[in-house]
Amino acid sequence: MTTETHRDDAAARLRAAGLKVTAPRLAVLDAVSGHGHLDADAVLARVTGTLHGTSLQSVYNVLGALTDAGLLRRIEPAESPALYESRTGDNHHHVVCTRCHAVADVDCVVGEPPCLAPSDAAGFAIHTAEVTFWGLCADCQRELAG
Amino acid sequence: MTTETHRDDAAARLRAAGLKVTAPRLAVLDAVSGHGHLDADAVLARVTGTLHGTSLQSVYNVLGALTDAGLLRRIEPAESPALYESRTGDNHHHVVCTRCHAVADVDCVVGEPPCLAPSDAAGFAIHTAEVTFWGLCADCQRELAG
DNA sequence: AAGTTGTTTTGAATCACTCAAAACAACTGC
DNA sequence: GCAGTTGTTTTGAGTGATTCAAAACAACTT
Repeated sequence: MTTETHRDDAAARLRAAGLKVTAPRLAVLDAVSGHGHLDADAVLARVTGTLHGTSLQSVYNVLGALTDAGLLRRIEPAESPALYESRTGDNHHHVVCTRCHAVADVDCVVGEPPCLAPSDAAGFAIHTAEVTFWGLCADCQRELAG
Repeated sequence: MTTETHRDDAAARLRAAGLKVTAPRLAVLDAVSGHGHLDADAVLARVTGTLHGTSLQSVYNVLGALTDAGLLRRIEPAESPALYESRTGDNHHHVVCTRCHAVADVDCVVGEPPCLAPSDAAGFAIHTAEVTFWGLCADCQRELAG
């Protein structure tokens, strides 16, 4: 069964990260995986279906643990609560809609490292470049045009 | 007097933006100008010297008005409160220290527009690219080395 | 100098998130 | 399989940053 396989994978990844395998963790991992960019409330909403008695606090705990372990990535666009996504490892970027705050992934095309090399970094030893694009999402463009 | 001139400039810029010229606004504008990247508390601290009876709330109001008017720019790096700077108009970027949260300006060198042109923007009509570099500031490098 | 409208002040409220202690459940070794 | 240990979850309260709202006030207009 695909679902079974997924759960096993998730369990294995938790274990590999040195984390105990628990129902809340499997549920959160599943809720975030393949569902874009979710804030803590959205994760709770998706999780309360399969898990009962969960609280926002637990979701925060789990999200924190999974993020620290590198199984999830946290982004914090201006004017939005923290969002979590399952795509980790590659340092991809994001587009945020200035009207509805929708978020989408963006692959940094233009020769990857260029952005990573500012000429004058004011003496900083830089290790990451984070790029956030701002614009109107397709839906909002339509609504404003129509 | 230079100070006089500064104040007149500030007043003119407020008027040009359609804003009334008030003591709190002149004070906040002066506090932020040429003093890097300040959060609301820091602005209040710098302002309470010259202005008495001010509150954090007023500072928030003024910062909001000045930002909306384009006289200040607001940045919101992850894990920091909102920061305000007087350098507006050019879309420069920032380096943030992962250890002490110090912030410095960075001019986007590498041919400006490259970052502004992601191949696949998921249907978004992009109008801004925001780049945040993360690394260790000079002071923190020293402290960790020594 | 008076009126109008935008600002500031005061005070309370909200949102997103963290802290802490007690109850609990996974994994370890026997 | 079962007890022990240690990491997790739960419950409840608390904090920091920011916003909301209404009344007092001051800048600009005529």
